[in-house]
Amino acid sequence: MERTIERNIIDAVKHLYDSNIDAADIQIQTTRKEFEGDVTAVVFPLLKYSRKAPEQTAEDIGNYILEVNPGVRSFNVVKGFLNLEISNRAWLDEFIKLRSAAPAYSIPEKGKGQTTLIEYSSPNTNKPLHLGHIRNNLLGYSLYKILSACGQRVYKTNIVNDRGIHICKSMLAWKLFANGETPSDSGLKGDHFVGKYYVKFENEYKKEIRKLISRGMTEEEAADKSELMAGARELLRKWEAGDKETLDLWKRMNNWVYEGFNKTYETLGVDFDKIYYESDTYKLGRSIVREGLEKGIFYRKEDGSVWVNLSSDKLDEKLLLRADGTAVYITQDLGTAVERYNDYKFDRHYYVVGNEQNYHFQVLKSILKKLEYDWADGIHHFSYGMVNLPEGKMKSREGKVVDADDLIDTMLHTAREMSEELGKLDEYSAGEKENIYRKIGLGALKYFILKVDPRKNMLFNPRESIDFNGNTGPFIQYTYARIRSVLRKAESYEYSEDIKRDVFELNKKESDLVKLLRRFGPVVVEAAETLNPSLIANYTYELAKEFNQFYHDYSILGEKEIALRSFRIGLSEYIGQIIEEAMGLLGIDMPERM
RNA sequence: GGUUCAGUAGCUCAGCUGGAUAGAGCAACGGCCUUCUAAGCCGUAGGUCGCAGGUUCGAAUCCUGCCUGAAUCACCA
Repeated sequence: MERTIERNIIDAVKHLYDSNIDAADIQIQTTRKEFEGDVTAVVFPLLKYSRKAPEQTAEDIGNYILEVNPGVRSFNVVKGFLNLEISNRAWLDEFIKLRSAAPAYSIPEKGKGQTTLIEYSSPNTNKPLHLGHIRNNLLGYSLYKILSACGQRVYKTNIVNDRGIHICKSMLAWKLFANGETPSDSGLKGDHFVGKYYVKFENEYKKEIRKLISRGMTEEEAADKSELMAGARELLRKWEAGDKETLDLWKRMNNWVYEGFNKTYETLGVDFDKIYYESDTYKLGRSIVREGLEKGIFYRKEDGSVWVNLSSDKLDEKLLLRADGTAVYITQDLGTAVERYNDYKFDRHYYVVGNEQNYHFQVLKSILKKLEYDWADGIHHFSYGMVNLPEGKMKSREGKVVDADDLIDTMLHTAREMSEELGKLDEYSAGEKENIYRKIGLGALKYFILKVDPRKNMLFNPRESIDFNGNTGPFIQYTYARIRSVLRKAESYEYSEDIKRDVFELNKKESDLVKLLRRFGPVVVEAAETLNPSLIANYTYELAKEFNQFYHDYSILGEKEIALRSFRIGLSEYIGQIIEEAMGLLGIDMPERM
């Protein structure tokens, strides 16, 4: 539609003012609700061609378009805005064109067929997943869905931080206090079980420190003299030396954790094609450091440590290898990046990691580019903001966290309670009902998280998160269920599949819906280009709300013949399809009824 | 202090490649179940778009400065 009007304007300027128009001067947008018309052309930029007043220019161009374009029924001018009213026929053609396209969204040219790697989740194995991980997981998974929809070959990876002092703390606490207890003895999920001992360590450690301080030591001295900390460090040393007993315990406890994580991942509906473990990768990267040294890109300091100077990229000097030759975080990441390139030959590699690590990823990319890996340009840090609580920041050490499993349980419970109270599902089997509660509870959680711009820090208010009214996942699901209900009803009527033969006056709301539908493709494209699922969420809400209003208008009027009108059935069907696909891009399932 | 990001209704958030009278939801108040699903719909009230300049026909949107907040600038990962 815009295309033809664009051409009309080019022609009009040529014809009326004898000028060739600059493409950037054509501005077309959908008309704001409070004005008459469907499509608006802004004529201010055209004044330099017409050399007339805005109103006169708009009038001239409007008359020209009316003459040449049969799809335009009428126009009006408000200041420099030319509002064009599109004919029913044209809207109908537009809709038929949309509906015949499959899938319902158009695919960005950019990136079709390329190989894309996404790293997300990245948990530590000493405690259960929390709200921050939920945001990470949902964003990562949605990214996967979106990029896949764009035709890219996407692989999901996870890197598990399964080694280091924090795991040793859990291990030590378990050895000292557990008496051989296992998760199944305790009835706890494996990750919570191991987390319990991590907390135990921290508490005992704090107690020990307090005791030492009360004996007159400073805090530093106390930390130095702590037997618990020494024990944890000793375990780490043994682990690195390959001590069998330590390794066995480490494996055993990690497996408990993985069991727990897998359950959470499964409920959330996320998964991975390949999982990397830091215990395998932590030694990687040294050969790269050697390579950099030989090329003279890195340098050695007197104490033997290796550094790189990134001041040309406005970054600092960065340590790559400690004086004792051990690797640091960035060294590992250099190694895994190279390994992953060798594994996948990716065109793009997204790291879904919180914005607290922005600096780290700048450094990573900068170093890889200095080493002249041409694929380094494909590396991209998908940086997202933190999740804060009304009381402030989440702090796992102070127990101020929202546990992922608890949160999911709360959502599922609330969904059940609400649904039972409404009693609309009474005739369904327990299994069917559970399935629906699950979809609603998880839909609420996922939508709540994904509707906010990933880049922004967000506030998580537990009370609001379980609200199922308004701009929420359940509202969209409700709309979808309603559409399905309409279609079920429509099946019992005979109606023509050929909506072209449907003669009618297009209702304002109907053309509004068609207008909205046309935006879905571009929204997906934009979401893919800006890596922003929240665009899809907010757009789908808008569409669902519009549909509810439309639907309601008919109810109020008592017009029950919707099922007899093939256009309305087609419209409902198509909107249902769009909602399902859009929500699918967020990893949210739609219930047939609720 | 350097860098990056953010500041829009009481609260949570949209809107940001410059366009018309800045939008939703929640919370508040008032209506609507004899309607194909009321998890809904309609209405009322609520704004100096952090502040100050600049750019221009036009600025929440772009530029500059300032204020406020967050993250980061580790031989932690």
